Amino acid sequence: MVRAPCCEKMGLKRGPWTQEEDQILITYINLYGHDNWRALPKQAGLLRCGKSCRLRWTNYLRPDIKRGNFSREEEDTIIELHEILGNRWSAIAARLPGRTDNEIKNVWHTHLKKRLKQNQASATTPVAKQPHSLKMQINDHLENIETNPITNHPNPVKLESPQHSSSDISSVTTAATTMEADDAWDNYNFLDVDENFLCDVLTDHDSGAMTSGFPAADDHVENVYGYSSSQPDGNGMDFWYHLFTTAGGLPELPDF
DNA sequence: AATGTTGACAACCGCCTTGTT
DNA sequence: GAACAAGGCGGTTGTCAACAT
Repeated sequence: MVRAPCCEKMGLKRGPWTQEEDQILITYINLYGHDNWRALPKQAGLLRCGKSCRLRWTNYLRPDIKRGNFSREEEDTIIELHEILGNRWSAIAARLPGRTDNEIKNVWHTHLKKRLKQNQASATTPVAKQPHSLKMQINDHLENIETNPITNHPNPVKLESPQHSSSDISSVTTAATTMEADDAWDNYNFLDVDENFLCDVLTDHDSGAMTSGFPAADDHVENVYGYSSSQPDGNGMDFWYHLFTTAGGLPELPDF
């Protein structure tokens, strides 16, 4: 595959944006939207490449961006999510309304890494060890699956209703009562669910994708585990319901 | 006051993924 | 299925202001 150049550098401006350029971009997007970033600068009369316009808009000019310093709560959230998600800045940003991945990345490198080091040096209840740590909750959750013979069920939960909503899942607090082996799931090993995968699930859950069949996580299941999450009854919710119910319910999520 | 250093953050680069033809 | 275009993402760099010497 031949990569197209990121931008045609000849004659195009780089570096910091001027107020005038910002205004042109804002006005254009407000009028016509941004269906085609590559064509946008030409149509708007900007001497920038489409990529530069997109970044400027998404990282700075978007009306829903929250400017200003990060609150302590936001910083704590970033630290927790980083424990789980690693450098997946966009995934972290998805949980912080009004904050961009770029902004979070910068805050991480300039503030939070330093703060973590200080915490570790002082050895006083570092954030990673706080009781509400999501990572700890997930670990507890997985340990529970391994150690609890009641919830460590090799077979999926068979739900009484074929239709499950996101509220079904979020309201699960105990193991399902009815379990039934299903050939389609016989080889499924729940313990194979790794942390990253679970994080994907949680991310999807939080972003509302729960109700649309978890497309990204569905693919993950199919690729990694060889199962279509639509099995056995064609409803993608089953896999997730199974995931949560066999584990005894979702850990309580922190209030992001 | 001049110079050097550091921190913050905007912007860019290049790779990867996805959608289209 | 291959080729390509475009968007998304994470890593990195460039710039500038604040602070220290």
